[in-house]
Amino acid sequence: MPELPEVETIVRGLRRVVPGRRVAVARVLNGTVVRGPARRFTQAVEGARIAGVERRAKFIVLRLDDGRVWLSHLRMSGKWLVVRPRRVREKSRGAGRRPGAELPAYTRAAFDLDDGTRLLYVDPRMLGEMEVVTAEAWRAREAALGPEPLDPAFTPEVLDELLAGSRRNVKEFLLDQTKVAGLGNIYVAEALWRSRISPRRRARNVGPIRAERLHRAIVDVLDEAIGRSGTSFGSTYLDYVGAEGEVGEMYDFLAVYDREGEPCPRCRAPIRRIVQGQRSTYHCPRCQR
DNA sequence: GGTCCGACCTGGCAGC
DNA sequence: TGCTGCCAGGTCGGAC
Repeated sequence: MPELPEVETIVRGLRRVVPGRRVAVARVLNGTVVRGPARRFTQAVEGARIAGVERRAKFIVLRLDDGRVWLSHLRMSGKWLVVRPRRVREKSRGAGRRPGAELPAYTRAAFDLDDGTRLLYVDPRMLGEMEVVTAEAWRAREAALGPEPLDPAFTPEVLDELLAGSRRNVKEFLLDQTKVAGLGNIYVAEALWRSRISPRRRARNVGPIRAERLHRAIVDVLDEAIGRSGTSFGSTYLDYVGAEGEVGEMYDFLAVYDREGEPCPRCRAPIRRIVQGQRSTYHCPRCQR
């Protein structure tokens, strides 16, 4: 679910409440959402003070003041929710004695901060993962990721060079986090549509002119999606919401993703869904070449 | 080293 | 109405 804009929206929400706060109590309700033993994880975060919150690719990076790094990856259905102190007290009162009864469905971990704020990690599919690592370990992991698409160092020339080295199709290439970090199925489809590039085109055949268009499209669609707080599908609790429960508004502005059969907003040909790398790809067969 | 594919886990939904 | 099978926004590890 969450791609760069959704993770960025959650990080901005967390940044409003988390920096400077200490984790008073950590509870892991389902061990599969932490890497390694749950007990080891709760011991690692309890008592730790959070110095800052950042995003790298689709990782939420909580910097602890002793230099360690608390990483969270949401995968398909993970989300972080902030519950303000007053709401925590109300929920706890109403919950009676049953532990965890005050928590929303599919809450996999809960963290009480020293000011009474509660952070909830909610993940119906339980594919998300979090862990605490050393600064060196995080640097090594981070080094394997591709450039950040919204970083000034990510230029059309850089993208062109990366594309030229790959025989894969451009759609699957852009999903590879070691090539360009943070893109997922939705925004790759949109960026390829905006730049009129077929998802089937081989990466090395994109060339510098199309690469420049693609670069512009990637930056524009990500900027726009962040401005609209990401994409929510308006379906269920599987859906993405921001840290304060806000719904992303980008869905109404998607041109091709999840629009099979609808007319292309540019040429009116029906949008087609194909499968690439076991994933759905939406594109306009007429104006994407 | 690059690429491809299955597995991970669960809920939603279409089709029967 | 209830069951079955497919699909889902991501990533990793193993095989080639």
